[in-house]
Amino acid sequence: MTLLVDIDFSAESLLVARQLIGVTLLIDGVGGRIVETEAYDQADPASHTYAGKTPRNASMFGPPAHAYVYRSYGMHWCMNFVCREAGHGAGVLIRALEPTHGLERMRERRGVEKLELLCAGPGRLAQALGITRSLDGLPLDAPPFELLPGPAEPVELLVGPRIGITKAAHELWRFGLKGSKFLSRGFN
DNA sequence: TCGCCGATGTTCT
DNA sequence: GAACATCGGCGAT
Repeated sequence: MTLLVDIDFSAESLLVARQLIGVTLLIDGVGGRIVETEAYDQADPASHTYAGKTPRNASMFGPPAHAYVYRSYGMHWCMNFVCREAGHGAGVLIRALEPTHGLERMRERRGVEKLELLCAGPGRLAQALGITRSLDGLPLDAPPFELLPGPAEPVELLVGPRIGITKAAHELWRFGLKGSKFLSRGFN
């Protein structure tokens, strides 16, 4: 059992996105503390699931606490954690984390030395952790995944509009860890 | 430091 | 044929 986090993934994505900040995500022992997330839901025009189930987004309509991995702009991978009950098409995009485990492995994969650039952005994070379509649909409570709880005391959150979308661009569904140097971009 | 732009493949109209 | 939940390099400030 590697899902050691007290998070109810059957809750709505907005709630899960907030609770994931501060949680440690490892894949084959490589990763770090999640510092930035975004929430998506089927009722949300910016979501891949807005128009219904397709082969690409099928895992978003599957059971919660599973991974949804898709190709972005033809050359990057991005990962979501599926939320709510099966069939709801909701999830949380993992946008950035603070590297803590397997730093040299991440540097090899990224071809970058600077710690602040290893996992700052969904595409970079996926490259650093070796995330590809092979993880799409896999459960988060079994290897290669490992989720470890963050600090006991609540963390201070930043809130802002999601990045890189054109629809529902005003919704404040992006969350970050206040004071982190590892965000993909600043909050205003 | 900021902003523009091309790369590149899948999905959907 | 267009859009796209991105990134890195380039040139201008």
